[in-house]
Amino acid sequence: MHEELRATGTKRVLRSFCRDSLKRWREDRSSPPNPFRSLHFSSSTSTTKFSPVLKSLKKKLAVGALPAIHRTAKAFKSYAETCASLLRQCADHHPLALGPALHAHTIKSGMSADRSISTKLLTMYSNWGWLDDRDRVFGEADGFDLFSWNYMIAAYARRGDLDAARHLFDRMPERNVVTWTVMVDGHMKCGKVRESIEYFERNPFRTVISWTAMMSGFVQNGLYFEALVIFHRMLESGLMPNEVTFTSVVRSCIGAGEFDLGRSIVGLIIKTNFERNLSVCNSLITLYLRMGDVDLARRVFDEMEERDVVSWTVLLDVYAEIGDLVEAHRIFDEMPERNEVSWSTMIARYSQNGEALEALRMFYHMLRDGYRPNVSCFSSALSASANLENLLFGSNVHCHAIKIGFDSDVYVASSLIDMYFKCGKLIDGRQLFGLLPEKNTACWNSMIAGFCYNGKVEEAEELFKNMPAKNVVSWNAIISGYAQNEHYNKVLQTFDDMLMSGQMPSQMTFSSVLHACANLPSLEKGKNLHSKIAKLGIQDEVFMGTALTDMYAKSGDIESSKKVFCRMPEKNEISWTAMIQGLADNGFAEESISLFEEMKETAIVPTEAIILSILCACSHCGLVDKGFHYFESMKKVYGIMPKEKHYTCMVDLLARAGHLREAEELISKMPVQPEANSWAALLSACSTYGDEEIGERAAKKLCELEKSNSAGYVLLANLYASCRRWKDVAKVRTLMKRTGLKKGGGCSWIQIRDQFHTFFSWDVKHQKSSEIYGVLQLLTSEMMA
DNA sequence: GTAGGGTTAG
Repeated sequence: MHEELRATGTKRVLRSFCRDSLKRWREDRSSPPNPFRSLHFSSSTSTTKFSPVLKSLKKKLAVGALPAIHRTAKAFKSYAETCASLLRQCADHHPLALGPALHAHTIKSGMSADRSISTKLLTMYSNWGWLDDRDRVFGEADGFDLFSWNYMIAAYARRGDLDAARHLFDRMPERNVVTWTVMVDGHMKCGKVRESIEYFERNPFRTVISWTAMMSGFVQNGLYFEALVIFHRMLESGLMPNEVTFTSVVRSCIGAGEFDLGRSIVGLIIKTNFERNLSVCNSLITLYLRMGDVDLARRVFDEMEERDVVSWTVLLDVYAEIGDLVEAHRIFDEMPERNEVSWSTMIARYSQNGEALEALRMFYHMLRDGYRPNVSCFSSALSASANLENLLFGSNVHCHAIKIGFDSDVYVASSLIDMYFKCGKLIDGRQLFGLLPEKNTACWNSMIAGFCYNGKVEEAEELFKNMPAKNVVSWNAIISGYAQNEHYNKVLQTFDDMLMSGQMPSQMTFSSVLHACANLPSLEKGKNLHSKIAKLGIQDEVFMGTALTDMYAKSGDIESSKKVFCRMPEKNEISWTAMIQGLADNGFAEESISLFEEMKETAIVPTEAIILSILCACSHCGLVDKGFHYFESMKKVYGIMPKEKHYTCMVDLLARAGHLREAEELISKMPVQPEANSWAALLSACSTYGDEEIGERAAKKLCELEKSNSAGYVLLANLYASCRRWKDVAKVRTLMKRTGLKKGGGCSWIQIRDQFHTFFSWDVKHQKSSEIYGVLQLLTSEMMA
């Protein structure tokens, strides 16, 4: 029959049509329908490209052509068989007028109840996404076979309509292993793990596929150990794993962090001769990538007999993971075929590694090449725009998200909120949040973080109180928000609330709380946290070790700081910055400089922040030549352009050493806008050295730059005082009073239990003030005696 | 000659 069909024009047209477009249709079917597609990719869209073919087909296959087909078909042995075969052809391709015409024809000729016809109609409408028609066919015909029942259940389960699937499951006359497996898989994909386990245990027939479905279901729900238990039970039941089982179990080992078990699985894979299988090799490359073994990953890739887009994508990620984006990009350029995951990997990795512009460039290249960005691409591109604080890029990406219909996706939405807040567009962010049809915790978290970022702590607090469900990220958002906005007491208070609520803190939480401790006179709290972190066994992790180093250094306990720093088995540039800066701030400038020299021996490249610390250290020690040496090497050796802060440090260095004229010259010559602090440093040194002329000029500049800051007036008054020009001192003081400026008083404090007691000079506000002064008097008189 | 399980990013 197929030979004869091939002779007809119908088949020939269908085939030529199919050859060019089948690949594209398949790609289209795998992604959700996109009403804006033709608008968006007008140059490369399949609809436009193939529309002439489609038109000619429509002409040939229109309802009017039916009598011709009728005549051809009549020649065949079974008329119904021919119709079924034609319907199957239609099912494999894009919606054609022929399909519904044939459907109508089978109804008229009473063939629609024929099982082979109704089954084909079912698959055809289902493939086309004409779900109402499919359901009508299923509802109207009876006597469907087990295949069709399973087909329908799978279709409902795939769409997440578990009620409909369960309804059919309960009604169907018989079930087989496929029926049960569909139910297991469907429930797992919707996160209904408990129900899924029930179906699995009730299933009287189990094959490798049922076990594998169960395993991958657990994996999809992050239950890696449960997946491994299933694998164990399967081996015990005497069944042999196949290549799909192996990819799933390797994934479970990665998720559970069971790399030793992973190695044994590799042994089993080799014994059962699956080591040449494409997907198995792909998952092995991932295993070695997560184990950090680049060489082994590369070897598996090199020895593969065939490679697909997944193999190449994993390989490029092997290099991206270790930060070698140049090699990753080289592989990306070299790979024979790319898909949206390959693009999304590159975009995400560029964005994560701080190369925001490159991430956005890739995003636009992806669009240019006609690929359809997925949710992950949008998140990364938006996060890149947010990091650049570039509203133009951000809103452009937003437009693309709207065109594709992703703007209401909760993940894209939370990235959008984040982007608008980072660009300072609070109203847009809030409006976007308000209009979301559904919000998840991530969206709420983005709002909280956004308000904190813009210093609107009260708004963030309000949202945090009212959100329907909190996770560890929500707690971290509000806690780090308080820390960023210097509400350090609130940090400690909220951290206690978090523990009380039963929420387990993460490294991020500890980092914020340690930061608060570093800025509060509360070494006790910090030590307390240190012991908590040690108990959790995470004290030597880079992130924690760095936060602890910083906390101890800022609290003045430089010995503990050094101890933590030296213990860390792995240090990154931030760890080194914390220690170098800690030493410099605590007056150990020489030690700070020698640690910097030590760091240069490692693979760590000096950053802006580290060099700033070193310049400060030099300035505090009066090491003018050394300071200039480092300042010069910034540009020449490390290719870093000095920023305002570096220049201020250099001004301070010169001024403190008494080179006031050179310092003033440096300010006037710097290629960046000098900060107020540069003038303040100069003015301060002028009062030390009693240089009225330069001092007055500096004071004028300082007051111009910072009208509402009293520092300029105070420093000028100090300068006049050092020159005994008391009249001028009084003049400045009066001027300050007239402009309403007040000098912030210096204060000291002590902590008794959980309370801080703050004292200003001649302070009588403390409730036990009279007792305190009494004791003070007693002590002084005793000392005098 | 049709239905069920998988690998890559975040």
